[in-house]
Amino acid sequence: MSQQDDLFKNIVSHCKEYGFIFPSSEIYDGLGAVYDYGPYGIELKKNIQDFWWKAMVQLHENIVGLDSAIFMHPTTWKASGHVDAFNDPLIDNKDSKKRYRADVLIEDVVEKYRQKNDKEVEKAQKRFGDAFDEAQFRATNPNILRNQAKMDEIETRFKAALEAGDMAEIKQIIEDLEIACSVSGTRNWTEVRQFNLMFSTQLGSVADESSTIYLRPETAQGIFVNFLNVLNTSRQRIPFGIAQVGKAFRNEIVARQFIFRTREFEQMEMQFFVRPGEEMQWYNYWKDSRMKWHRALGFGADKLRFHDHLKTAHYANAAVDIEFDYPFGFKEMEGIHSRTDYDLTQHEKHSGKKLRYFDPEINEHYVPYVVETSVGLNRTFLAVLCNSYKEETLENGESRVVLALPAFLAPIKVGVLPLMKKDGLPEKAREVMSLLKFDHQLFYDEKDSIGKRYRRQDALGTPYCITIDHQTLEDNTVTLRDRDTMAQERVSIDTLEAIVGKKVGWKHLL
RNA sequence: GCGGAAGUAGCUCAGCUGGUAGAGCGUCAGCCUUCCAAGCUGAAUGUCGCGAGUUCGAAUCUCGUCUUCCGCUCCA
Repeated sequence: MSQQDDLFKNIVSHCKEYGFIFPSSEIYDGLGAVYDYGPYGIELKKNIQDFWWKAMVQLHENIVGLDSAIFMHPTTWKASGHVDAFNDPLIDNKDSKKRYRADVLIEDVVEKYRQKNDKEVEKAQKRFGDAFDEAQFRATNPNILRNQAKMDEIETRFKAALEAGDMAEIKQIIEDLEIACSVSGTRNWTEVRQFNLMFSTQLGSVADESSTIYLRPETAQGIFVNFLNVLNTSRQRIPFGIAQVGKAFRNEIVARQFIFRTREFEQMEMQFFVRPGEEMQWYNYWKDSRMKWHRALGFGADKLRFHDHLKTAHYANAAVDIEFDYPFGFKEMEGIHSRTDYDLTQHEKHSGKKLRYFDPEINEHYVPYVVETSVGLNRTFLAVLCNSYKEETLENGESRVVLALPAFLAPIKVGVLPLMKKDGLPEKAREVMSLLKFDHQLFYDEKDSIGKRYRRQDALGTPYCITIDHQTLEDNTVTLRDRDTMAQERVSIDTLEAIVGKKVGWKHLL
């Protein structure tokens, strides 16, 4: 574990030292869990984003793009459920110092009653055998009815308290239910405090005329509210998808682990609209398709896994995560959800607009079902970094730090290096630059020994270096050095465009 | 929010019982050099996280505060 910690520390240091990621506002001591992307970080992030966009939009005739605003009408978040669900009432046990979600504590009690009832049903089933009618049993058994009444009472009371925002009442419920902390075993609780995970701000500059609006906590809703606009203008027919990359904001209680969990983050989302009843087939399709995409980023099979959600969110009927094996363990990188017609139906209710599709094949109107793929750009960035950062020991005993990035993701594609900065070699190198610079991000370097320059490019993840030497002046050939094998081949300058273009392309990956 | 650890150059860190701020690597300039962090010369870079206190004198002692990391808590 400590070795993993060290590795992760080194990756974080490497990010800062080589211009990938800086702590935000660092001259003012930084801002907690906010990061800026430096010269090479932005290139890498952009390349990951482009690769996603191409894989989704460019390679699918039936997926179109969108860039919706971060600010949205406040009712959006009522409709989506975020105003309710993103408000967590928290409570601390004073003895164990453990913090709990008050709603989870209360729901655990409800769950216990539910389990009791299930046991009753099980027992009865054994007793009655095939003749057993579960529905009838549940409707008549006095034990079950008593428990059910208890559950209903708790839930009704809790719901009312939540809606009224009555934190004192929620604490009272916890006390009345005699809930104890599982660690200390005591019932010595603090007051219940409300945490809103959405950032709010004012729209309108005059305070009393302004209204509270939220920074979007997910990009998905921008897609749903534009469903009709896109449908009416893109000539798409179901099944089709809308893709979007953008920032989202969540006021996490704890933001940790470098760029893994931050309060401001970037999502790459695609909402795929399908005929009701066909959602599971598409859910499975996207599960496979998205896993292939992650594999194309160079992640080995052992680094990725699916993690099924046992308990799905309020909007979904199936959910799975694609997890990556970060130095701090397997963690979610992407979520794939079957969101049913929840979102569109909610927006219908709140907006009064019909969000339907007329399906000419079956001659029916319906609210489409939605399969969502939502991947964290920053999390993917971190995974790519963790996967490619290597501290190698070479045959001669020296060590080198190399970012073994897939070539198509590398911030710099080619380092152009004159062997020496005299004899016309720099001039010749500039010629090579002008040949390649329209297609690729290049880096010119003539300082220090050639070995040192190679190592500098290794640390940035540059997959290829072109070295111009004296022979170049004679026969117009250069050496092309491979980052991973450190092997060199001599090629003609005339063939460079084709060779490099092929090596850093992504055509063969998907 | 709780507990633990840490904040000194771009990075990694040293700096004793208080006495003018250091190393390695990196960066920059020059010399040398015909392919994997070579060598030589020179240079830049620090309110020692911040603020108070003790003291003739604080990177060092005391208190406060901020930030980061680890664990807990939370996580659509």
